Amino acid sequence: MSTPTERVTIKDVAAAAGVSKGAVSLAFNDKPGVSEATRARIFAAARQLGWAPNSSARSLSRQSVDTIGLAICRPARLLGLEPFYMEFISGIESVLAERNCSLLLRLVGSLEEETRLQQSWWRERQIAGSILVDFHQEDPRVGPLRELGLPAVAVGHPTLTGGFPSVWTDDAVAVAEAVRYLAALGHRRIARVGGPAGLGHSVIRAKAFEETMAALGLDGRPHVETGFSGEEGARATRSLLLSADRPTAIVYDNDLMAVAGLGVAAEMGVSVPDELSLLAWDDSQLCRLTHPTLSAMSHDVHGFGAQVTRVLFDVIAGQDVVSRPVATPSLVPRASTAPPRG
Amino acid sequence: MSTPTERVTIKDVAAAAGVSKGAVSLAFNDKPGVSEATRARIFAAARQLGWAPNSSARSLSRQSVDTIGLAICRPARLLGLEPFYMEFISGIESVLAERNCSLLLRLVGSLEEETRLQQSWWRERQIAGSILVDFHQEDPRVGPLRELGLPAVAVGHPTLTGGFPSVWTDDAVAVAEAVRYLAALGHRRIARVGGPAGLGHSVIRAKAFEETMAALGLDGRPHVETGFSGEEGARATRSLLLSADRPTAIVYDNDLMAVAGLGVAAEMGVSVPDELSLLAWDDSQLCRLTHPTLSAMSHDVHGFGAQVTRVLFDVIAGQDVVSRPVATPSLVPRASTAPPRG
DNA sequence: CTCAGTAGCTTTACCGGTTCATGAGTGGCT
DNA sequence: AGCCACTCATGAACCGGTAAAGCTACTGAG
Repeated sequence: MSTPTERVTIKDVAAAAGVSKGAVSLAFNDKPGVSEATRARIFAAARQLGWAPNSSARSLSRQSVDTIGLAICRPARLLGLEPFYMEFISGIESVLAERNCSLLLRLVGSLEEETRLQQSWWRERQIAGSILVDFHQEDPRVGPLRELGLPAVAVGHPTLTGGFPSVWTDDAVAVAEAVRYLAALGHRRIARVGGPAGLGHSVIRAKAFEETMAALGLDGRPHVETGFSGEEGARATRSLLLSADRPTAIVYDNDLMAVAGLGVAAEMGVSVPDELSLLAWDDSQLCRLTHPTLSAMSHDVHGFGAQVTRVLFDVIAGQDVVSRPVATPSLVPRASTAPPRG
Repeated sequence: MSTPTERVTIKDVAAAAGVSKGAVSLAFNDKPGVSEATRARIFAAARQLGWAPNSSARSLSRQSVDTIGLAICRPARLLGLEPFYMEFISGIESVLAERNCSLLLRLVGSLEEETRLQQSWWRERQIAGSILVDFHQEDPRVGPLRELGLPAVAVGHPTLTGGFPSVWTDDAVAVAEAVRYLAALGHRRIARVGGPAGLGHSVIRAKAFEETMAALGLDGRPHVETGFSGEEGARATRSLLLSADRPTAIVYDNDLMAVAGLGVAAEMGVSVPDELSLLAWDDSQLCRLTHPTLSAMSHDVHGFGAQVTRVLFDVIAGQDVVSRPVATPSLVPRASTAPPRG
């Protein structure tokens, strides 16, 4: 594709500095074997010629690459809206930047497509490893990618990630906290608007929700499973609010759907938090912009991304890595939750 | 970094298929010189061994790479919130996927850092070209990167992009449409909440706003320049609504700030659209989730990203590319705009 | 029957780095 | 003086592909 006009190589730098290319390589890699004086001459020549080592040649020779992969499988329209991913990516980047590595990003349409992509990436030695996200139950990526030997870290509960070292947030505990908080406020009819049924963490949260409700002796109101988009959140909310014996509190699986829920409540003249309490998952700025502001289960997504990336580097380095949770999301109460009226 | 356990190379495939590695290369690159039978044997062997050509070796030999770069210089927290970028990226990806290329993404803290990054990327031959975004007036990247000879496409009005081929939306026309629309509804006091003063398109929009207002003989109400975050949008809105002779309509520079503005109006008991009309720029799903829904200047961000990428490929291919606008954002009226009351 | 042309494959020379065995020069120690 | 150790530098081999030239056996025309 690219055909640069003038190509400076290590040979040119070596010639300019009056040394062999081996010496230039040693100098640029901070290895012993060149005197300070020579080293300085080499750097001067390189700077003058605007040379930097060709990364392909270096990778080939070193048998290593400094890129890691991330494939995200969600409809694009949705991705833009969910603050989660960009924040997560920025966390990844913060660690990559320290090590002068790069992120190869790809949006894919299905898990099968992702599997094929990861296979190519790995076989072609384009990446040193991958971060795998959005695990489903019986995730079809697990088998092929484990067999492939791809160094990877999974984002998700170990029960989902099929043997890949994983980093996760303890959603079950957080869900329980959310439900108990609402119950403590006096809510008896609590509903939940969850993510897609197949998605692993939705399942975990759904289970935790049911169990906590049961433990509290509360109405095991059927919770709606939907997508992650705001429109779906709106629809689910409308349906909940129209039901006989409607809930006095709703827990959402992301912040976007909660915002949508707030819109629906306003549209239907249901006052928040007087008649209805709303609680979001993932606490982005969005939650502070609405009126009323949204109570949320908050966690440090940036730090999450960073942590995952650090673990990936351990995996790549061949260390034996144990799966571990990061900090559990914690409740940030704002104006959208209150005791039910009456 | 990565040190795969078992490494299959073209040699192994050649041996397994009983041919030379040259033949394997020919087969895999769809070149003449191998019979159908041999080609089949080669593919069978490759599939069996799970081989794919090493991308470093290929790049080195071909003197080309199939990766393009994108560096984004905005605070991470903000990036997550603005649907624009993910949508833009998904547009880029749609074109890259067709050509089996990849996107190298990096979030940077300053334009200087971006300049250095692009220089490394290009000198190290990591990328075939770059997409440059968020141009400032007198953008410091232009000089060094032009000198570098980096193949790049700029996103922004040609007056800003200093000689780089560019793709842009005609914001001036769109701003004029927005203002004239509000004026036609009967608004006389129209305010604007813009992005950061240094950012090129903010400047263009600000100028167009003033000119259109003047042309309509309307109050050239000072418009607020701020950041892009919702909090800043909220602050700006509060300040506007508290001013004596407060505006009856506000135009925002993105959708997030408009959402924040809506929250502030609710908080202050100002009814939208009765007492105040709000108009957003960039029309994501967010605008349809609020109550009332937000009128917006809408454009096809996904298509924008795709178009930019196509142009970049032309640039990389050495074609003479002319800067060209994509479709002008157009007004989508929703519930947040109406004639001013009384 | 000879010879040009060609399909099909092999050989070989790169691409631009890294690495390692080798060697030249210097100084210290016995 | 002889030997060793050490520093600084070189040259060649190698990484895993691609590309162009070279070789061989077969085909068909004259």
